[in-house]
Amino acid sequence: MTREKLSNSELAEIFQTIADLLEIKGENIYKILAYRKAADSLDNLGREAADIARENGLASIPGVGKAIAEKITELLNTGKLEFLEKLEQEVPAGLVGLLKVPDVGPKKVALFWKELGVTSLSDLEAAARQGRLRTLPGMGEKSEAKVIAGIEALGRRTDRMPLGRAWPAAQELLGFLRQAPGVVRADVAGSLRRMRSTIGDVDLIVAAKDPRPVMDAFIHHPDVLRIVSQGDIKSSVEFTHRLRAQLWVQPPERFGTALVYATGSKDHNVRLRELALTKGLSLSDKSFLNKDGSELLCAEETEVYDVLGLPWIPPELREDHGEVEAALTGKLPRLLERSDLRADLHDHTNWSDGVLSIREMALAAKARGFSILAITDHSGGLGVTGGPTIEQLKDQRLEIDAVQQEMADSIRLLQGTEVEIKADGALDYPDEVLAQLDIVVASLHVSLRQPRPQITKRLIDAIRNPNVDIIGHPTGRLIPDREGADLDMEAVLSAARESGVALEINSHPARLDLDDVYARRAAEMGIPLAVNTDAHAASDLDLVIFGVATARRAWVSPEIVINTWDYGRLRGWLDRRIK
DNA sequence: GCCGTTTTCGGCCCGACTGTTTTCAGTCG
Repeated sequence: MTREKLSNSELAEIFQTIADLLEIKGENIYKILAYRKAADSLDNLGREAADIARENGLASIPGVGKAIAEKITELLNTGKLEFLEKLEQEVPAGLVGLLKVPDVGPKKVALFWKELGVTSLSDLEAAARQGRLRTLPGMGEKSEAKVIAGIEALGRRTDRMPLGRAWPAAQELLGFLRQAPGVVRADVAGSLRRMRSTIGDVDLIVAAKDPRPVMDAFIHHPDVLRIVSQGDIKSSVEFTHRLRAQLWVQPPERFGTALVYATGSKDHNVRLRELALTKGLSLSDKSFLNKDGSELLCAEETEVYDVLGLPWIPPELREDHGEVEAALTGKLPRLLERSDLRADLHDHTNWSDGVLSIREMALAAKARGFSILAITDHSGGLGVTGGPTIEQLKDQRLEIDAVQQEMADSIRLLQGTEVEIKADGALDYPDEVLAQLDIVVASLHVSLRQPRPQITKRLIDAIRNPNVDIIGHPTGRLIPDREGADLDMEAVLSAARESGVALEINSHPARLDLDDVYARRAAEMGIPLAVNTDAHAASDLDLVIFGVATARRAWVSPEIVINTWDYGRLRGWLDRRIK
């Protein structure tokens, strides 16, 4: 029997569990951090660890040394890890779940376990409700109440919220805060500013001489459900609709260091502080501190990086995924920007499940600065969307021609399709029909749970079809509900490189597919990328900022994004196909 | 446990907030 090798995310999860267990056990914190760093590296590799292991390259993964490489090898070969099994005999695995309770960390978990025999969430809740926690050293009635509140919060807490929901909520809050007395400026920070696909808490930061009236306004916002913590310069609240937000306030002359600090990531900040130390400085959210105790204030982020001898690093890169090294050696990429995009190459109209006519879509795209628009309605076979039949494609072409004539040179329209890759691997229109279209996006929507070899072959067959230009939302993931298909991504990427087919970064915040990790890998391999909105309505075109953000997180430069090309170059690329 | 054009051993960031404490530990980011 052949066993499927563990995936990177499964390996990462195992190492996070090891770190959790070691933390409860009270191990050396740096050993724990080493396991977490290795887990993060695995999650952001873009290649299967199994493939790297075959090349004996595990130790080249950042944060993976001899000991962890051996553990990865053992896990890949046997599916088990003796080290973890021994650890679980010392520390009950159920304790890991307790760490999810807010305000409960490894020290308290160890305390509850050793003193009260608590090994599960229900044990903990029972002990708290029976008033047994308050008897423990360092615990009191308030701490006990906090544990109960934390368990309740866990029950109603959703997972991290999608970027597309956090972003508009944050914009509203910023507008609110800018009305508060004495606010000089207000910005988003944290994972939202880094544009991660999902957001935990919304982090906000304000510059104001006197923090008190701002904090006051924040915690008295009409939608605040409860105040999680409240201080002079930092407060945290839970809003209705399960949104949680955190606010920092610093005087304007310290805004630069504060914004860097609040933006993170934590790992990026650690790298910056290490760098500061080599220059005899200590970096905090307030300032740089010289050894003689004198302060160096930074009102702008650029000043912070300048002191460290670095160019300003875009927030999307601040994950400690090589950006500090790149900045040190002058190798930061020129990242894609919204203004680089001329084309949107994946759009729907009322010819399938979109709400606007071709003319209305063209006007909406033009109004947003696009000069090229591809009409790519679903192929007729994807039942629910009511796309055009082969016959109707001819009528659609006539309508596109008419709109093109009306709008003249202000926008170039392409007739395309989002052709369904059917469950059996065939495309939903015959090749001779596809060959007559200007552009072909091929996508998976059905039978996404096929076994890896089958669905991988299905996608690769589409990639190798000479009529296909772009693979739309390649994995089919939906945030937060659905994992992507179980694809052999290395094989998919290799096929795309061979065929010169572009892979999409779908901008819809429920997709962001390719994600930042695979988009980075694809870009490294020189595969063309397409940043598209997949718009079904005018306002969907505005979602392009999330696709651009994902590309930026993937270190993508404009040259490799086909949407940045002028019409002549794009047309030439599309015509490279044998028709 | 990882890592090294200052190191193969000895480092590995920093502070706010809370609650339980009379000076600090735990949690969080």
